[in-house]
Amino acid sequence: MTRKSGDAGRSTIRDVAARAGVSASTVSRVLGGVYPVSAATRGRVMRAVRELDYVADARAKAIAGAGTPTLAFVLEDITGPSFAHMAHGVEREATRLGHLCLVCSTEGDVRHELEFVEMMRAQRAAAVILVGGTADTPEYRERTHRMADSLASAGSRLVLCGRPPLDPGAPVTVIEYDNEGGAYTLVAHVLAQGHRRVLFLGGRADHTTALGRERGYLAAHRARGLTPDPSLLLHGDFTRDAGHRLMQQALKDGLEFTAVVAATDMVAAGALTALHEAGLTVPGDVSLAGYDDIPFARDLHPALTTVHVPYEELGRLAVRTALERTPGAPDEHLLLGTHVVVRDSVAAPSSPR
Amino acid sequence: MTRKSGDAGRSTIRDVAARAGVSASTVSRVLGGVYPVSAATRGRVMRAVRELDYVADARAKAIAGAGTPTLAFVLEDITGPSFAHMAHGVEREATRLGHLCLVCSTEGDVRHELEFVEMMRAQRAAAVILVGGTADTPEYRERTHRMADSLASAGSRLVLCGRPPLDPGAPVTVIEYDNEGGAYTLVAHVLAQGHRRVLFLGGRADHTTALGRERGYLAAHRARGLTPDPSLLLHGDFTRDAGHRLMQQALKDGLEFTAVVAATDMVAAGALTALHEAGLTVPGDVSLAGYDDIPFARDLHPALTTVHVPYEELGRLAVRTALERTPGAPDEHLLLGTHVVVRDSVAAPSSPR
DNA sequence: TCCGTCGTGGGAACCGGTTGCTACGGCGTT
DNA sequence: AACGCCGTAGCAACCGGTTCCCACGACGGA
Repeated sequence: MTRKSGDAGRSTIRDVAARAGVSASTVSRVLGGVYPVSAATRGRVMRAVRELDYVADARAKAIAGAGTPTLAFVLEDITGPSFAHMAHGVEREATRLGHLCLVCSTEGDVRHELEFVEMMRAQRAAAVILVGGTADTPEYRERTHRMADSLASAGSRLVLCGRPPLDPGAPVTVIEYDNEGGAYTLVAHVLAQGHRRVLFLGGRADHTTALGRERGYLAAHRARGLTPDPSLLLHGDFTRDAGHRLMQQALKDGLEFTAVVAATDMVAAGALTALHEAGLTVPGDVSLAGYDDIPFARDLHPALTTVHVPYEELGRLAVRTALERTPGAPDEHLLLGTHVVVRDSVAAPSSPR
Repeated sequence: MTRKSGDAGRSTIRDVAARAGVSASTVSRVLGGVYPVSAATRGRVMRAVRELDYVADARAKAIAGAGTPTLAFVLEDITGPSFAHMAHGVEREATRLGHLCLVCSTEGDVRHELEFVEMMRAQRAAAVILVGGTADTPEYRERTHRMADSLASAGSRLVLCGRPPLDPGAPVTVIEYDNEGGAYTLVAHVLAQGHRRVLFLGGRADHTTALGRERGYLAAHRARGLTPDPSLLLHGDFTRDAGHRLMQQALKDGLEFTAVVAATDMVAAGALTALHEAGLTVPGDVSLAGYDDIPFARDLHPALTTVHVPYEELGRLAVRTALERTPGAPDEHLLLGTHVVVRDSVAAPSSPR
């Protein structure tokens, strides 16, 4: 309980050994746990450890064999609520499994992503989890396949979380959630209310998450024998500002619609504000739906009808499947389901605008 | 560009050396950069590196001298928007300075906090950043002081970010933002509108962040010669659910008030919904204000008047001051300012309820 | 009493790098 | 032609641990 002071710099195992009058190996064994050491020796060693406030260097441990394994988490921006929830799931599960958790933000830059993966390989991370959609180009597949091989040959593992799968053969674990299915059900719900002109506030045109949701939007229309007006598909990014701006623009352009489906709750939030600013009521004048079911969705006014995505579960699953995987096992590809949660922002259209 | 395959396991520097027909030291020098090596040798080594897809083990590097420094970030829950923004700032600045960034969630458990700090000491992290308020007990100061000493003697540094400072003498860097001042200004603004019974939806009773804001609330009243009704001070935690529950309870209990100040935007969001559910309009029937200025505050309806806290800046500053600190320098204690951002949720009281 | 065994602790090699010191070969100079 | 210097590469020690293998002392059984 007494606070020791004046230990100049970190002390090594040999310092402890010297102070306890034993050899370094003995200290290692006392600290290691299972090797038989007499009570007297153990006592002396423990006292020296306490007096020196000694902690074994984790890096040295790691190099010599038994080290704290790490695991890395690469995402675009921890600030997005859905990313944050995934990160939370990852972190919880990782520490539960005794892993440390490195986090890297790419800020959407592919070069950063590459750099980070290389770093993680150097760190001998047990797994690298890449999070969030991207543009699904051949270049992406090639590059990511290389990462996967590179990581695999180093005994690590690449996990794609909410990101498009690679060509078969790549040593990757893929965990996706059903963007298309969720959007399909959501839009079907909106159409079932009688809406026929549904504005879609999407993400960047090549972004797989956005694309998946857009496909669901389209499919739901087709299932009803409807062909949506292409001019009702707008593209921005996944921020609330984008939603706000897009909505303002749509209103200014005099687009006709009775409902709005946003690719993201964040986008929906911005759109909602723009709607309010224009003096429109929701769902009286126009219905609105989001996607993600972030906690805030309930507190928008009206409470937002949206699609629930089990983000935290997703994160947990990502680390679990990656870490508990037996080396020879076939590559896994999980697809998590979503469900729409109906709240107050979608209603039958009143009168066409 | 060709993808090599079948490298069984990670390769060592000696493997590379063997393949290039040189010694390990030469490989190290080629990779290290500055030591003079002939072009021919360098070429052979680089080719071997490429063929083996070799990356030096960062842990071994670290132990031998030049390693990638890490920095740790300990918070309660990455899911909270303000935490997430701090985390973002920390991460950005850390990678800008060439550091890796470990993140640990304590889930509010002090034992976890201690464990994590110990781990970080083992990792020889360059700095450990503790984020977010806690109960400011003597036990807290004692415990944290010990951490600080422990870290300092290991050449690392403890940073307290939005957390109460320690007794002078503890080797700590403290970065706070002005909870009391912000709340003071905010509540003064509310009072200036004519409100006299202002409900305060606070955090846990001993939580320093909550307490600071509560002090500001109180001080603003005193400055006007008012003494607030103690029954108007409610306590929960910083979640939207707490805000929702507290507000419902207050309404059910028939508490009289014309304005509500929430300790957090999240809490305000929950409270707003409860208000709406009770058929009350904001700010017509009751005014509402929050704290934090999370992006969503703008999209509540009405847009939330709140206090802006430069969270990201806070995170960046934390790592910068910790990392760029010269060892002998005096301990720093920064206090960042806040400012209230006036939106639509606060107005003059119409009629007393 | 002698010997085998068990319980304990130490020595040294090793993990995968870095780096100080040294050795060697080729070149220019006197 | 011999000397010396410089550029380059290798050896070996070291970073801070772990762990294999062996030695030593005490104890118990024959």
